[in-house]
Amino acid sequence: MFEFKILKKSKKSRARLGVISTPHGEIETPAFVPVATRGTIRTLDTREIEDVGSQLLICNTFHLHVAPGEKVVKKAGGIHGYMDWKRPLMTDSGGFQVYSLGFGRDHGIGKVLRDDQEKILKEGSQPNAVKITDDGVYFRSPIDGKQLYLSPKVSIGIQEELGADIMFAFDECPSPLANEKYMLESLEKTHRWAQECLDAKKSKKQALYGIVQGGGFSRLRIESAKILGAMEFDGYGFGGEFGYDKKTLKKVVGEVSDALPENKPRHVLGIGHPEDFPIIAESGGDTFDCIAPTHYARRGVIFTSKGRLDLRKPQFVKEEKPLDPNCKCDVCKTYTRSYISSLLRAHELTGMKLATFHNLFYFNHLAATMRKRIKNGEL
RNA sequence: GCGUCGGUAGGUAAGUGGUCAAAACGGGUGCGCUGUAGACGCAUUGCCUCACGGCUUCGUUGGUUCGAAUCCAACCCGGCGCA
Repeated sequence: MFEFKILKKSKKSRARLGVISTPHGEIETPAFVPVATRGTIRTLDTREIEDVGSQLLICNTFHLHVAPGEKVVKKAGGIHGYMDWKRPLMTDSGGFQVYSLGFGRDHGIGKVLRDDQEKILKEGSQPNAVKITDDGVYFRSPIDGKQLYLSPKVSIGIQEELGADIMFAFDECPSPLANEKYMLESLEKTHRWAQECLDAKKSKKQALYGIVQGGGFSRLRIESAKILGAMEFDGYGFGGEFGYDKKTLKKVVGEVSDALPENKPRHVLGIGHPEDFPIIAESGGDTFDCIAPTHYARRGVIFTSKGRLDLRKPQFVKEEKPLDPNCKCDVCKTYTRSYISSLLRAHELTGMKLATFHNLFYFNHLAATMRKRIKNGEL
């Protein structure tokens, strides 16, 4: 039902060309995974998500649980039926929301910090809006403030109703500000929860990935990878922060890859700006998701072969050329920078949609290019 | 023409004798964003100054008052009603 085949291993790096087989088809790796939190890529319909070349999407257990609820989704035939998506799907476990709605919100930060910041978060501290216990996590609904609870067992139960091809273990995504002692305690919990997820899993059609944590503490990362690598997971996610520069990202993903079983697919969670693609592939990542293309598109930023462009800037209203002259997407074939920039400046939804379409096409195309480079022995 | 309501920043608009000139929204500009709390957040937005600070301004012109965006008069402009 679930299988990972390595077609070629690079002689130059840890990069590998592979195919993941799932009940909903195959994924050629390395692959970029667009983020469809609530069962949609914002502004695109399902056909358009296919048209930009997406092989696999990642949806979110926490957010789908909040609305419309897993019962509704299950009744529609799982997320596949719910959104009429025929290709493979992943569901994130809700572990990231432990951070993003907790310490991330308290400190007004994301999981990537620019500078090497002081580790101010001490063992035993709790975020304001989220309560982390030994057994699970209490959240407040972003909609009505109602109390919600996720644990390894609850998350797996929901994920089985959502029916994605690949599930993730419920973990605690630690803050990049966590000190070593906090990280140790957090890891102990994440590892225990990993086994509970395996024990709770009933579905035979769905694969389950464990999530390696450890933040910027190299030793802890490697240890986490070894502990989880010894468990019966179908693949592995790399979670949390990966340091504050690209060199550290490369080092961390590389050493975690080395510590994991070679024949299992590896998913780098939430990393994937264009410049990260080769870094992830070279250090052994097979799939990776990132909100950047969709998130930035709605703010008017597009990614091109010449770098990022902020289309809200007045200068682009005058430019009659495509977003990226080297891009083969329908948006670049049809519309000008001037048009899309004007729409974005007027807050027209179509502007956000066209930018989203292009960005995703660009990201998927970039991943395809990387596969070609591995095939040709260039990466 | 008569009546009536109004005119405050590039827009909408709060302020109705001193504590006041500009709240709020929207717009502009700049910056940020990596398992989506996010079509979002932060800064800035009369003029001069790197800054400290200084200067100007409530349709116009007068008047009342110790003091006027605020009260009065005339005029200009606009909405509405009636002819």
